[in-house]
Order: sequence, then structure tokens, then C-alpha cells
Amino acid sequence: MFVRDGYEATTMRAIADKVDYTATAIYHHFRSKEELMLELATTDFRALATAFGQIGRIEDPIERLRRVGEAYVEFALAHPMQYQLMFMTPHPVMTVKGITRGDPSQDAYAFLRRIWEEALAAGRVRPEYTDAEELAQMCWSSLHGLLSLHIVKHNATQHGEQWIAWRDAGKTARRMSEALVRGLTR
Amino acid sequence: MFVRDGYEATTMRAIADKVDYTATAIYHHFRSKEELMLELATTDFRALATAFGQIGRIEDPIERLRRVGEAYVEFALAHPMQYQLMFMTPHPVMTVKGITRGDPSQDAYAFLRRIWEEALAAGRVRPEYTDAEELAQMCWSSLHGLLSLHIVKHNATQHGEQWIAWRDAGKTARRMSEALVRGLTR
DNA sequence: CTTTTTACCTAACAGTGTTAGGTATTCTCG
DNA sequence: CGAGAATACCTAACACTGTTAGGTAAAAAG
Repeated sequence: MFVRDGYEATTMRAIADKVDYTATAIYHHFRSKEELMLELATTDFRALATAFGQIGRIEDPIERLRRVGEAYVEFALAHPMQYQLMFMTPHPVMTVKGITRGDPSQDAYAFLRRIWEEALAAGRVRPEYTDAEELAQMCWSSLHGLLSLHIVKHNATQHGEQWIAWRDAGKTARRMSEALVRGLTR
Repeated sequence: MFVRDGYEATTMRAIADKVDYTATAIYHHFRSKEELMLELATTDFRALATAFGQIGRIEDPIERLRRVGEAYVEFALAHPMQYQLMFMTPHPVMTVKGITRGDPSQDAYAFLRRIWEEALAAGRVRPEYTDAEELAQMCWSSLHGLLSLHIVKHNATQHGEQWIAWRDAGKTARRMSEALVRGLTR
């Protein structure tokens, strides 16, 4: 229901009706609506983290970059609601259970930044770019933009007309990343 | 109040209190909360549209692309709430007053697509990219990603810790666009 | 077999956007 | 100028939201 109708549109009473309980019964198992949503999302977030752990072993930083992008896109498209919760809500829940930030194997952003640090050290980057933080933010932003637009567009087209002839998200994301990396490296 | 606290957090009663009226008084001037917000946003949206009209006269498509990106970024950073309303909410208000879609001088996306159509016709694009729609979506997405992350990060940091060492949005946007365009053109 | 914990319910609260119905004030025009 | 109409605003209230208080029956513990 969260994925189909969105967080706001899914009411506690509607959830309770679905499982033949009262809304108040839910509060004996979860402290709040937010915590319920979070509990549902946590499993999938951990799956993303472990996928990153696998990728961490790849030697070539640019190849690792491609793979981490792929995994990220795959996650966002498979779990749009979780993605929305994590990166598109004004009140992001900072500390998702079991995901400590700062640890590259679990924190997507720090992982991405480290890749660029290695690429910089290896002399693979164009001279005008020297800031790993900036490079990471560029890469993340471009993918996030495509994914978030696809997610809100998907929600919007359920309730009306479609405006733009959207191309396949996964394919466009890959080709965009290729172009961006081509423009950043030498 | 909409810009400072966000759309949801700004209640009709709070707005009414601020101007020493009752909440119901507002409904004699605006049909709903959404229409009130829209009325406030419309002025700024038109400003963006006219800015695009000015840029439309530039000959070189790539130079025009740079300028349209600049104007877009400037708008988003100056009017974060309007930007959020337009591109980041699941229920986008499709028909903003005075902005008819499909018209390149007013519709940002169609404008961007036309630029790439011209660039393709002029042979300025790498052979692996032949779809103006895809090219437009890549450019728009990358800027949107950076801007939307900055906007939600700005909202988030008001209520707590900051997570990422964000670089200046305008500068990063420009350098990212440069890299992307470099990777797309020849 | 008693006691405590658990699981669930009915009512209700405080808050939201919004509407119905009524009352002054202002405007229109003969 | 003055009667009628339109406007501007108010108080109550509705339907909905997440959430809490307090009570009841069943299950678990000792």
C-alpha cells in the first residue's frame, strides 16, 4: 500500500482494515506510522548495502563506479517507496537501523566518494577536477535526478495524463553515466 | 511560510492568524490551499518563462544549452518551494496558469529538447546519441538531481545534523553540465 | 491456580482542509 | 439618495488524519 498509493495516502485505518484489525492495534507493534514504514524499508536497505559490499572488491575504480551505479539504479527502480523515503522526503530518517553512516561498505555516498579518491590518486581524472567530494556529488546527483523524476512521473501518470515521452530509466541512466564519466576522466 | 516551513507544515489557520483573519476567509479568495500556493508560485514561474524567451535568440545550440541550464539552476535556488511544487511533488499541478506546455518559449523541457534537435542536425553530437528526447532527459535529470538534493538537504539541515559536505550548488551544477556536455558532444 | 503480561478493542483528542449558514459592510444603479 | 445585491468575513461544524487513554479477554509465567 505504501508503494502503490504513497506514504501520505496510506492511512493507519486503511492498513488495519486490510488485516481485519483496528488502527490502534498497530500501535502495540510499532511506535508510529513512520516506524512501521521504516521497519518495512529496512530489509531492502540492507540488501542494497550488501550489494555494495560485493562491488567493493573490484579493482578498477572506474569499473567499480559503473557497477555501483547499476546497483543503485536497480535498487531505486525496484523499491521506489524506500528510495522516496530515503532521498526525496524533506524529513529524511537519518539513522536507518543497521546502516551506520561513514562506513563505505554500507553508506552509498561515502562508498562513491572513496572511488573518486582512488581515481584521483591513480591520475584517471581530468586536471580541472580535483575534489572527490564534488565528483561524488555530481555522479550521485545525476542518477538521483533521473530516478526521482521517474518515480514522481510514475506516481503522476497514475492520476492523469502523461507529459513527457520518458525513455527507459535503466538504459538512460547507464548511457548518461557513461557520458558523464567520459567528460570527467581522461 | 510555504518557503520557510514547507507546504504541508503551513496550515490554513496559521496563514489566517498571520493576517488576523479566520481560515474560512481565505476560501472567499482562493478555492483551496493548493490554488493559493499556485497563485503565489505563478508569478515566479512566468519569470522563468520570460527568461527562457530571452535565451531562445542565441544562435549556437551548445551556448544556448549552457545559458538555459544557468537560468534553470538560478530559478530553482531562488524559488525552492515553487521548484518543489513543480517537480518534486507526487501530485504535480500540470497546468500552471499562463504556461502552456509544448511551446518551447514557455515549456522548459520542450525548449531543451529543441536545442538537442538542433545540435543533432548540426552534427555536434557523438554518434552513439541520436535521440533528442533522451539527450534532453539526461541534461534535465542531472540538474534536477543536484537541485532537488540541495533543496531537501536544506530542509533537513534545519531540523538537525548535516550529513554530507555539500559544495556550492550553482558552481557544481555548472561544472557537472560542462562534463556531461563534453561527454555527449564531439 | 493465581498473577502478570500480551493482544486487542472502543472512545476520544487534537489537528488538518473544507463547507454551511448567517451577519455586517460595501457597491450598484434607478 | 436609498433599496437591493454583491462582497467580506465570522462562528460551527464535518470528515478525515495520526495518536492516546482506559478497559477486556486471552495467553503465559510461576
